[in-house]
Amino acid sequence: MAGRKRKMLALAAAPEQSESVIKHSNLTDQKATGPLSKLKEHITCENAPHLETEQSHYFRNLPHRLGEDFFSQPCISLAKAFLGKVLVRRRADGTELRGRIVETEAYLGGEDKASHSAGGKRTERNTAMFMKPGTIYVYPIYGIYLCMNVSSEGEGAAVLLRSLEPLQGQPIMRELRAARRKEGSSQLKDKELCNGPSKLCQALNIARCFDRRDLASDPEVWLETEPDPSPTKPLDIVSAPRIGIESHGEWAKKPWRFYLRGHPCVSIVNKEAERQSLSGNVMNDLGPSDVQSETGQHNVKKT
DNA sequence: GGTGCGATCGCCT
DNA sequence: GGCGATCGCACCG
Repeated sequence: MAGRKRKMLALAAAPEQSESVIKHSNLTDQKATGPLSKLKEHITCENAPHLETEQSHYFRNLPHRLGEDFFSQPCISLAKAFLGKVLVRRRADGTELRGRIVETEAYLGGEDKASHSAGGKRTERNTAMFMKPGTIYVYPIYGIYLCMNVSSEGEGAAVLLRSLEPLQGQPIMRELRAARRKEGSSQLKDKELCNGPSKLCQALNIARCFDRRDLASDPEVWLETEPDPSPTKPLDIVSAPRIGIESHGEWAKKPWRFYLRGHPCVSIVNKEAERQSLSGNVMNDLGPSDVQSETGQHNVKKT
């Protein structure tokens, strides 16, 4: 459909951005001339010099910020531990965007063929996966989107953040997201702002330049526990096969996607997985080999 | 509501 | 030169 094609192009080219994304980025190659390169001209990364002077301020006022200890755990364990935690993005103007993590995926590296670091393969792109736990790994996908991961314990292991529940700054998130959508599109509902790995990067203005930064110490992005978590209600976690890796055979079947059951912001609900991991039983839902991989870090036993 | 499809370009072989 | 951890839109029921 030619008309439709034109619309798709227009969408991808949508340049009247927000201040979103990408200066200081590896994406800033000069020869690029497509829609994305046009997009890049309008966007900047916010790691401005003034942040250094304000840094101590952040730490004084962040009693709930999670530090290095939290990230130093095996990949699957960390992927589940992320659920319910709050990702915070502080913008250059001081406004803060907050979202509760409701969906993650574990990529163990090593024998995990679906991981960018499969076989211990280390490249310029995936270097962050091999850095200390808590290091952010941002990579571009399909030419036009970004995904955000956080490295965990284990060589080359990282957790992909897939969905957030917007808690603070929804109007700004909506603005950032709208920048890439067709003019005149219906307004996004709150639950649609961050319900996908690239959507959350857009909504929180996570740019490529966040790659290799430390979630435990960075002044512009960090993780918090909820100030007032409900102590009586344990999280009901569903484990399901990961999304979009069908070509990786048996590795595609590993139930290493984790999400909060019934949460409206989850990107894709897997009813079969929900039937299998009945309520209250989900924390032990890993098969024997997976449990081993959890204790033996990324040393996954083949089934 | 669900499904099918094509955009786009960095990365890797 | 081929592929991809996605997305938004059009279409259908």
